[in-house]
Amino acid sequence: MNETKKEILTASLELFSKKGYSAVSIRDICKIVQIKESSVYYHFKNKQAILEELLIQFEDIATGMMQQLEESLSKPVNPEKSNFYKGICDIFFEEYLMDDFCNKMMRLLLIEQFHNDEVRKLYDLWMFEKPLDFQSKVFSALADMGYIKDRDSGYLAMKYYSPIYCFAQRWLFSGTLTEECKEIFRVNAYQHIEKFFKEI
Amino acid sequence: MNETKKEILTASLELFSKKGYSAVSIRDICKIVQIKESSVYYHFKNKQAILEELLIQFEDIATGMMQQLEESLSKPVNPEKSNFYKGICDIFFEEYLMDDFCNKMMRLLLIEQFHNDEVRKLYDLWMFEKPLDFQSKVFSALADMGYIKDRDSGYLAMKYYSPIYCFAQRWLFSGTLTEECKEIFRVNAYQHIEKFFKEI
DNA sequence: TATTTTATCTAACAACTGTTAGGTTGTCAA
DNA sequence: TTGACAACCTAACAGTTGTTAGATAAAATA
Repeated sequence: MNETKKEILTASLELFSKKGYSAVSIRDICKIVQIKESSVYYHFKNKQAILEELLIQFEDIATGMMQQLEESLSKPVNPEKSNFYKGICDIFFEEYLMDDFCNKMMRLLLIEQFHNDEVRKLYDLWMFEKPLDFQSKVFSALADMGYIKDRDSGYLAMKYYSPIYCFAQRWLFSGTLTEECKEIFRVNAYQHIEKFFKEI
Repeated sequence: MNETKKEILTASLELFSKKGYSAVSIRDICKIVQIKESSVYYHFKNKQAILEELLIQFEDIATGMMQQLEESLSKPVNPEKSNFYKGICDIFFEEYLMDDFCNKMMRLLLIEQFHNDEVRKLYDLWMFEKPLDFQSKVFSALADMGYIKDRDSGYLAMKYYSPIYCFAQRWLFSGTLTEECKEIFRVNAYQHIEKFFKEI
């Protein structure tokens, strides 16, 4: 992809995720990329097309992350209960919730879901459905291995995931994603996970 | 308060909570209220002042709801574990999360928090801090009464509240708040609460 | 009755919006 | 050398934006 096109996408995401799609003008984007407004229309059909390209990119990355998770689930390195899970957490946290691009995209989806039905579906899919589905599989696998007794994996997934979602909302999706915010999230999330795995 | 002023606020909230503050024009609001643009400026200093009045109204109502909760905590009607809690849930669910005004306001706060620091603080206060603080008090009270053993009320509050927050996000804050959405939320939330109180 | 106040209006402003037509370069294959 | 194409530009368009000045009419007050 063209270098300028990449820069337009990066600048757009930066602004969209902070101000929301409609509050950002083509000229705002151009000020960052240092090109004239008309040049944007060489790379994109219109403003909406920038957003759509970002959505496609996000879906690609998110799909890849999910595949990565599925793979690491099928071949567990350390079969100890919580360590088995450590690797999975790291992928989901570091390469998804705290990844710069994904994080901004999720913030963008969160803002735009209210007046864009396609975006709402994407947000629900990648923030609730997919993670919960995957967690269910994890707990089913753990039950099969005999590590846990409770076999209601859907309920377990909900109990496990919802605090993480809340922590993400509080520390990762509001404001700028600083190292400090990330650390607060990690501390809270891993504390929760440790307690959770002791209890089940 | 003036009837027209009320209508402006109602129409503004309706639009703001769906499209976001910046995507709504004064003329959009006027189309609903059926007045001319200039008339808005008789009631409000500027567009921002409409948002600020909404924020103040929300804080008043939310504060009132919290007081109501505190009161119902200090005089429990039915001392049975989960029934004791039933009344508190009803207030929080029906008069806060699912109340028409509050629900729209929370959606508005959720959208606007990313580029407005005052709004971010409000959202965090009324969606995380206050509810979690209150839940902590509830579990402390239950522990004092001898109904539960676990005395880490902060941790309990998090475990209790985070699924409810997730359900609210999924079913109450996205799209229009229909009776169907409310019912899905209620089913999920009460199911969670019942299981939760059996476990502790 | 005369005067002030309240609530609305018409009409316009300057700035900003997404978008387009058409011109200007530099690069590369024929 | 010529022509094609990519990547940018200038300049403008028609519409929308928040906001204001000043007029109008009804109601309240003196």
